[in-house]
Amino acid sequence: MIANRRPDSRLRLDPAALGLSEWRRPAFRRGTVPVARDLVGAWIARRWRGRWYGGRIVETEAYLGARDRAAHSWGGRRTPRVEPMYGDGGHLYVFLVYGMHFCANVVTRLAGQPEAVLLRAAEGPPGAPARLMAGPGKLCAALGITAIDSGADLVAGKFRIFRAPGKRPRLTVTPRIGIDYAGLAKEWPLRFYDRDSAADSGYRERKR
DNA sequence: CACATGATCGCCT
DNA sequence: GGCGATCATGTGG
Repeated sequence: MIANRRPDSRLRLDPAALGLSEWRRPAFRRGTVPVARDLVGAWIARRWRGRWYGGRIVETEAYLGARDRAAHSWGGRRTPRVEPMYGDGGHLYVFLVYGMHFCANVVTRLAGQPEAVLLRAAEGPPGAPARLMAGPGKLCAALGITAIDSGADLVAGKFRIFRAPGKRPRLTVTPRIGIDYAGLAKEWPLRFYDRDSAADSGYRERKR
């Protein structure tokens, strides 16, 4: 499988110049829904050859573990692929979908509680194409996130989550996308996006 | 804009 | 053996 591991050069940024401050472990260990809400407006960035690349998260989805039919950990399923979901909050869980796209999740709560937040869309720093990361697969492609990053530590490694200064985004809440197989869980209101951003994955569903 | 379809393969049953 | 936490492209209105 061919997968580019290097971030798009147009996503270069300077965390200090943007006034960003890193999330620490306790922030990730909170409830999955609060974390999913707080991740909208936060920044995800990675260090690559001494430079930072990333963007501002504008859309997320919460996946609630064993009780959530849409989650890979549904019913307590525990396989090598899903193992990072069972670890401590503040790690990445990355998987391949449809044979060609990666999806990145932020693991939440404590070890043994396999919940996570899917990063569905982000917007790059000024100058980056508006819709470069408008979708979970596109977000991973632009940042160079692949399966080998699954399990990466978001507190100590090359990937980080940052809080941004200033006002919090206005959130819209809807059911999650692409989980028609999930029974009743299909309707749960666990998708969150910044209603003032044009970079979310579901731009077609609303006119502005 | 709405909808349909193909691509492509690791993972789980 | 079947299918998916997606995306780009193509068709028609």
